[in-house]
Amino acid sequence: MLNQRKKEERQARKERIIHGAINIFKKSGVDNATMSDIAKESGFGTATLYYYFPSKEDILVAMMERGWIQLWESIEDKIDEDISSRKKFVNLLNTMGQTVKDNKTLYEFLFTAPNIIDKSKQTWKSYQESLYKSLQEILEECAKDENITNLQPELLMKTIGGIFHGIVFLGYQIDEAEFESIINKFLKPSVKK
Amino acid sequence: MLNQRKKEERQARKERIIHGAINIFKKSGVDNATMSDIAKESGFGTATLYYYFPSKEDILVAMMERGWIQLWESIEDKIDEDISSRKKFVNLLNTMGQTVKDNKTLYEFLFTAPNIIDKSKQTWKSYQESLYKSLQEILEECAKDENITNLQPELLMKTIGGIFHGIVFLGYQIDEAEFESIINKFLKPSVKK
DNA sequence: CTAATTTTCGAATGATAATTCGAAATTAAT
DNA sequence: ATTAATTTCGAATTATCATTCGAAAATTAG
Repeated sequence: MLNQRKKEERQARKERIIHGAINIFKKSGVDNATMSDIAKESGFGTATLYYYFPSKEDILVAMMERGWIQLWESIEDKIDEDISSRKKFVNLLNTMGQTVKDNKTLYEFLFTAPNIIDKSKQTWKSYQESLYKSLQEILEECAKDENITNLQPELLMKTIGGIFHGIVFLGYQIDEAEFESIINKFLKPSVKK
Repeated sequence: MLNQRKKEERQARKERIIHGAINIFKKSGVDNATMSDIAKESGFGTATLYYYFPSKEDILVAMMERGWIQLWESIEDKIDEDISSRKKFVNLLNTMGQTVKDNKTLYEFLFTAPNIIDKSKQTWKSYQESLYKSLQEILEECAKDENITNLQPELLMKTIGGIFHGIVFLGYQIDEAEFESIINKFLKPSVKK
């Protein structure tokens, strides 16, 4: 009992539920989504959801994790590409921006969830941190490469974080050129005057 | 009946309720705030709230309006000050940043409410728009004054909007110097090279 | 095939909280 | 002081879910 196939099927059903939850949130907004909506959308009876998740909150948590993993995976490969760190940085931002834009509802959660979910359940924090760290590293590499003296990494990261919020909450449209433009403002080499 | 004093008292009681609502939201978070909490906090019986507001949602709406008005009023005077438009712009941002930071809970609503409240009730939109327009104007004046050719007003406004989101949702600390620093990146005069 | 196990679900249950009721208290008007 | 209008509120009343129950399908194992 509980062989590999079984495990996988179970996992797949969980995925299906999470997916349904996202759809429902998209349709009815977060506050009005009920378990029975989610159940119907994902093709199960209401009670069945509780066979796979202990509570509604746990579905949310699973959703978060999924989102951060997805964001991480969308850039994972590109982190080790062999191009200038500046190009890489812009490229990563743009990729992430795309991912976020394509899943606004999902990321609306990711960006506000910390406020509504119990701290002890925030298991996705680790993904979030390693993502952040990677970006910081590339940024610093970039500063070194280009001999930047007056870079303010925190400020740039704040700016970027804000932009991402804007994409999700305010519907900002940002393309690669604009990302690049922002980076340029911060990273213009300061060698020759 | 319904003389001026009466009207004012009634209005004052409404204010008191809104104020109580804000406090409760701050304390218990948005989701857990109940009408009876709000009633107790503002010193009325639960049923009395319904004498002043038709529904819970209407309290929220009143709160929004209050927030936008407050934001507008916090900068209103400074808009016509006789200083360089660049200084003015930074000054306005900083003032607004302060206001927002001091009322995070309130502005957390203002910035996300569009998603949860019925469109037809979004009466505060006009304040929002005139605020935005004022900022844009000052920005353009600034560009003219300083002979900026490559200003991207939308991008800057997006950046700023994002930063404000960051202040509220991510707890960013931004001081006047940092606002200035951001503006400088966008507004460095481009005359002599 | 029969028994064990896993999975499913409609129908309770229980909790919470928005809203309404009906009457009382307060205040204003004559 | 009596009547009329305004304001207040605790106690119902509803409505809405999240969660649990108990039993039934469906699947797997022997």
